[in-house]
Amino acid sequence: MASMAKKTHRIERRSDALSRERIIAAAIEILDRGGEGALTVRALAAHLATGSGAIYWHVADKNELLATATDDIIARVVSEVAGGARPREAIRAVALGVFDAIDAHPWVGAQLFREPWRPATLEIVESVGSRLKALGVPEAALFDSASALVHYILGVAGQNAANARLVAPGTDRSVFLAGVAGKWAALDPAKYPFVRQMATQLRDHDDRAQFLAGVDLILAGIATAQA
Amino acid sequence: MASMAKKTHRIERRSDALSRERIIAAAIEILDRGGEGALTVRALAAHLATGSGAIYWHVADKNELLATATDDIIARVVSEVAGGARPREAIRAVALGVFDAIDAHPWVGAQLFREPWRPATLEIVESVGSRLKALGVPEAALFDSASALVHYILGVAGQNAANARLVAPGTDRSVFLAGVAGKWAALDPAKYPFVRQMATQLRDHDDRAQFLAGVDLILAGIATAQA
DNA sequence: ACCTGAACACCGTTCAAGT
DNA sequence: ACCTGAACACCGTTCAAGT
Repeated sequence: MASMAKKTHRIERRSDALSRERIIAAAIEILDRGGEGALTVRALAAHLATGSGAIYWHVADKNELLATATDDIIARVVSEVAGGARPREAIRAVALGVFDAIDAHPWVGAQLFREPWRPATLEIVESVGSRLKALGVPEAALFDSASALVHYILGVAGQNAANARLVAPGTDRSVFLAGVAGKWAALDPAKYPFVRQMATQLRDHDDRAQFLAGVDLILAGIATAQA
Repeated sequence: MASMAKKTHRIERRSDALSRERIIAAAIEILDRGGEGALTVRALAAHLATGSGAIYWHVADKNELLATATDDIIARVVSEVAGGARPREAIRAVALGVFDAIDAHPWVGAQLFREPWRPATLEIVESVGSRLKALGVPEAALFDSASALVHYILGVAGQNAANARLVAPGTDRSVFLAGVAGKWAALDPAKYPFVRQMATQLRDHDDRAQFLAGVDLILAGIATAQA
């Protein structure tokens, strides 16, 4: 290359130069450490040792930042599900993957409800839907079946995200659930007999196992429509 | 009354005096008209012809305002379900009631994920759970069954709430869904074959009927666990 | 091309001062 | 007891000015 003669070293970027990727990685770090409220453009700029305006050279706005960060995390989850897995197991794996991702990155839970044409949503719908098809769900029932399963997964994700917002970042889910159980147990038995009755189970239950039980319940319902 | 003698008219409050109830009613009006973004303390104060500080005399903060407004709307929905209805029909009626409430007040959808000890959540869990019990779901399966059903209902509510945020307030859901269908149809067939295939159905489908189909699917799954 | 950081137009909330 | 509205401590975003 002719230009090499001019100077011995290439005009290289600072190794810590800003980039879309670095900004998103930093955003994820801040979100994981401090929760949704901790991600401000100023905090992000400080973390990257730059001015707040610099962020806007690489990403359109804060919304895009959150959406892209979510896409990154969900893409990782979905791609990690073994391609060779049997359809039913693959669906369970995707569902659990999303569940665990929200446990690790609670702020993702709220983001999953944003624009349904973004990769995060598409990946989940595609991976669940294609497996339902492989499972032999008839064409006519596919859309409703996939919709039910995905909305259930999103519902749990949203609830866990919201719950995480109510405690200090990093707090175990079971601590929060025990607190809710206490409040449920103290309710008026005349007004909320069922909720009160569930309080004990809420305290002791494994909510991850319960989540999977819900997936199985919906899969069972889908199967009855086939028979 | 002795004090009546002092003055002919009682020292009565201005008929438009502030009250918790009036503030919440005004908040609901603003939220319905302009969406979540329109509710600011300043806008609320202006609407009530008062200072912003006056709001804080009656409610603790904006969060309480949104939570109470949500409780009001959900309580209305649940109480409107006929007490004499057969359990299965009652569950469907509650689910549809929540669905329609979010259609009328999209901002409610996001609020349903907040504190699970608030009336809004309790009313839904209680009304669904007690009906599942009446339906003969065994004790051991009750908690998982109610959890699955409620999380599905909340998932759809959250999605519809988020969708509504993406269009001008008052826009019909079908207009938005047609837009999503267009974006889904344009996806890479190699990457998203299933989603693409669903695009046509997304454009033409009745999402309210689909929501109910999901409820039925889960009820069918719950029934299989009983047999 | 990329970065800086002051400035702008907002927020929710507080609180001294009024009635 | 209830209300006022300026003030405070924040936001996200823009943009002239720098390199």
